[in-house]
This record gives sequence, structure tokens and C-alpha cells, in this order.
Amino acid sequence: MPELPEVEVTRLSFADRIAGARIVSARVGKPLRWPLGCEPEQLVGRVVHGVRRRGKYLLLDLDDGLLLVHLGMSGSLSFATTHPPAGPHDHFDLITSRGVLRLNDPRRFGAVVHARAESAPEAVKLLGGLGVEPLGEDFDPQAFHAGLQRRHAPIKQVLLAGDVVVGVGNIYASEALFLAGIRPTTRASRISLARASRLHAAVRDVLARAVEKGGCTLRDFSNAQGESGYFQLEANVYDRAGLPCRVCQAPVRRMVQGQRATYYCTRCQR
DNA sequence: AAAAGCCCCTGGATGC
DNA sequence: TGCATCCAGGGGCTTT
Repeated sequence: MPELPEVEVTRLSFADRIAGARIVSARVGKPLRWPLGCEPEQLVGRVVHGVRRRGKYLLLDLDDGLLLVHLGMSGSLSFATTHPPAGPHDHFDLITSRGVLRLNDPRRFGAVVHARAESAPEAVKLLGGLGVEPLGEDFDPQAFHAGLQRRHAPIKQVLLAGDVVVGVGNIYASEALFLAGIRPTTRASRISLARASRLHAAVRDVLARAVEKGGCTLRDFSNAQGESGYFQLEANVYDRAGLPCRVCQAPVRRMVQGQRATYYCTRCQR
């Protein structure tokens, strides 16, 4: 589920409510991708000042450090004033004066990591290599093009790698490339400034639109009942192998790049 | 330095 | 119905 839009929507859904909360206790469940990095008791008494996002990471600012939260492949956060018993996939609880922040993550690719500061090694290890924020002011066509010029890998994989631009996951990579009319296999370095500019706009557009629509996810969207008025973002290509392209009717193709599925239209994307 | 593979883990869908 | 197989929205680490 969680690419940049879903992470941002998650953030927006509880940042204001948790801001100013004092941590009462913390509970760790089964091991996640990385250990918390401190004793849960060490968090008691700390105040959560706010929640920021960097790429697909959420940063909970504490008065003496921060918690880095990543949702991995299957993670989701809830923040509620109730505190029901932990289910089998509830692997982290942060009990605060304003509610309980809970991470549910069946596959446990997610993580909650404590760092003394954003400049501390444990934080730099995770955040240090990240590219520019696609919805921020630093993401501009020229710089994006320059970043692509240095990479010879297929553009789809460069988008996913997150060291040029962050937050673009497997779904939105396919969707952005479709919107830009670029074949996913195109070597990043061979993309002209004009086409890089189109891709730049497509990435911004698809991510911003997804945030606006509440972070709809294509799989959930396709499985949901009676939600046609709620979700307005529709996948043009993702998970549509064999179905007609919404623009030209040619069948959408599925291929594998770096062990991940890529969907594209052979006619619309060159 | 960059690119390609591997792997962590569980659950749902599919096929026999 | 039961069981095996495949696939999944991420990304750090190791190997080329």
C-alpha cells in the first residue's frame, strides 16, 4: 500500500492530533525490519512535537530525538483514543496522552527506529541517500534531467531507486511513465530535457493528485465496492495487463524489471 | 560508482 | 476441500 501519497495521507490523518502528546508507554511486538534502537521505557515522558515525512519515512519529532517510521510493504498506522488488545500483526504501540499510535504490519518489512537526532548515524543510514522530494520546491525539471543523465539504468528502476527522486513506488512509477509517454525500459541517461520535463510533471501530478484523493491505492481501489465516487484516481496501466489502454485501446503489457512488475502501453509509450 | 540479485515475511489468489 | 505455487504497494545489503 504505502507509496508517498499513502504515507503523506497517513501523516495528515494524525499529525495534528498527536502533536503535543506525552508518551505514557511503548510496546514492541514481533521483530520488525530493524530493532527500535532503544528500550521502550526510554520513550516514556517524551513529548511528540510533530510528524514530518521524508520520502516514505515518517519522522516523529520528540523533545530529545525522533522516531523513524516506515510502513514497508504492508504496514499501516492507526491513531485512536481507544486501546484495544494487540492483534497478531500489531507490532508497535505508542501510548500517549492523546491516543494510541499503532503499527499493524503483517509482513513486517516496516520499522520503527529511534534516533537521538536526524544527524545521528542511525538516522543518516536510512535518510542519507534519499533523493529530492517530488512535491517540494527543489524538484525542478533541469535538476531532474541532470540527475537522470548520470544514470544508465532503465528509467523505471531509476525512479524506484529513490536516490534521484523519492516516494515513487511501483504503482506510481508505471503510472507516471504512462502519463509522460515514456517506455519504462528507456535508459535514464537517454531521456531528453523535454521528455524529462514531461516526466517531472507527470510524477508531481500523479503523486499530488493521489494525495488529494486521500491516497487511494490501486489494488484497494479495484477491490472496493461502491467507491466510485470516492476514488477518482484510476490506474491507466498498473495491474491492467491484457486490458485495453484507456487512451488507445491497445492491450496493456506487463513485464518484469528488477523482480518488480512493470505495466505499460506499447503504443502510448515510446 | 553503478547496476543487478537476494532476501526479509505473511497472506491472498489461483490452480490442480 | 486441501495443498502447492505464485505474487504483492519496499529497500538495504551483497555481489558483480
